[in-house]
Amino acid sequence: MKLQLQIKMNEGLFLRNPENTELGRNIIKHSIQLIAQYGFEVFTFKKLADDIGTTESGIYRYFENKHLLLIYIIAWYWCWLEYQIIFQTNNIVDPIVKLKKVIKLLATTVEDDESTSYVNESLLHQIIISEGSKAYLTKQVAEDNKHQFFKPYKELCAVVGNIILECSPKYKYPRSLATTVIEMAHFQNFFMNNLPSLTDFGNNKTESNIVLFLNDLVFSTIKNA
Amino acid sequence: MKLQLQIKMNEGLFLRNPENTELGRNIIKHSIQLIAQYGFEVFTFKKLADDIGTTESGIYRYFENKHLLLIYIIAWYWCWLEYQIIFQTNNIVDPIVKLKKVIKLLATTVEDDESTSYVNESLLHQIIISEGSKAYLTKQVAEDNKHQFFKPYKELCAVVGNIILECSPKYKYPRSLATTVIEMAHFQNFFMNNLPSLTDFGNNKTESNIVLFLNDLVFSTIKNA
DNA sequence: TATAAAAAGATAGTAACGCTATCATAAATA
DNA sequence: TATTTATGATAGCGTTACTATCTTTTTATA
Repeated sequence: MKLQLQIKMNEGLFLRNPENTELGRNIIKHSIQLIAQYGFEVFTFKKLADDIGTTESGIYRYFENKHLLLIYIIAWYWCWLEYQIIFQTNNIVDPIVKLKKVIKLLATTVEDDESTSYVNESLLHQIIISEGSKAYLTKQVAEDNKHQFFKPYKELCAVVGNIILECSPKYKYPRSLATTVIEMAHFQNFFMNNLPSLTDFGNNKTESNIVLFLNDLVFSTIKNA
Repeated sequence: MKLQLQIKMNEGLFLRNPENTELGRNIIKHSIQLIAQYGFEVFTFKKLADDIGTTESGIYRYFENKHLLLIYIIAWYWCWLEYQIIFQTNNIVDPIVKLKKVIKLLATTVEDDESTSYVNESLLHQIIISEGSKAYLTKQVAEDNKHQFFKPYKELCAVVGNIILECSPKYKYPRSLATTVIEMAHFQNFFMNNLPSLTDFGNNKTESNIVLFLNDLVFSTIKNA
């Protein structure tokens, strides 16, 4: 038996559900490859169409524009990651052990998940690091937020925030600390690999150092509450 | 007597120094206004030219493209902020008091500085919050870094990191903590105003709450070292 | 199996964007 | 006064971000 993981996405993100057709799944698969390769600014629907072997109009039948496509794949990742976190921390009683596990999941490169055939989670993780914040750092953030496009991200933050509260019920900033950990898990990774003097991991560029830094940050902070 | 603050910018950022001419200063002034108004993606050299009352070719004589213009104004801000920090923490002996002052400067909206006639620091601060990370979150980051375009940001981080070390010489991650504070000073502000459920400041949207959060974060962490 | 409905392919077109080039004119300087 | 230097004006070109239309193929269903 082989389980297929299905993630229910916000319908406002697409015109036609890409999960239901071969072309749709190709759009997701190839856009992840191309955005990881070129970066979001250089990525275009024309390039995507050529890469798939279809035409621009084919893409436009699924996604209104590349910004919504970016939000789609990023939202997908947050959903998938939340599921990973729930799954992998299930049955862990000690909230501190749980929180450590979460930090590790946030800050460590994922391998490709076999149960999602057309999504390469490893590439997606790279996209989250370099392009993740571009999903919301726009003037349309209020509009996009009304459509609930950021719900998966918010839910993930809520999950992390709640584990923080379990560890330290009196701590006053569980949500802000959650977003800090999530964002820094990615920013420190980007800095380490691209602007290493902004970090303390220049000599030994390993993700485990980021995990150590975040663990120290989080547990010092909540211990103090 | 009136002092004029002059900031020496990296010459690789421009083709012709915008500080030296009326048109150049107008480019800086109006680009700050337009980027703050439209957001960087929607901002174009055509709109900038129309706003100033010149032509596109006029702009291109100063800046190769809008990305370099963005890096220019952001780098300018980091230089200006570093100066503010050095100036305002001068003669403070206690490094803890110094660090608190720095956090406040990082997380608090600045008023327009009269000694820089064509730069509106308050608008620029808004741009840093929404567009700041777009300067380096690109595929050309290595190339741009070779040209030292991020030196002002790195220097600011170094200054903050050194004050952290003064407070706690044994703390292992002064640079990563510095970037965390700087980035979070802006991200928590963006979240508070646009996606408030990601923060703990939803009810009372004031910057002073962000300062409290960051103070707690930093001092808990370094106390623990 | 015939038939209509849905999806995909093919092609065209348009306004805006990103950028380069050229030539004329005005202002500053030698 | 001659000559750089900066600006203005206009044109042009390939690409991007779409929209529209029409045909062909695939799929569902009567």
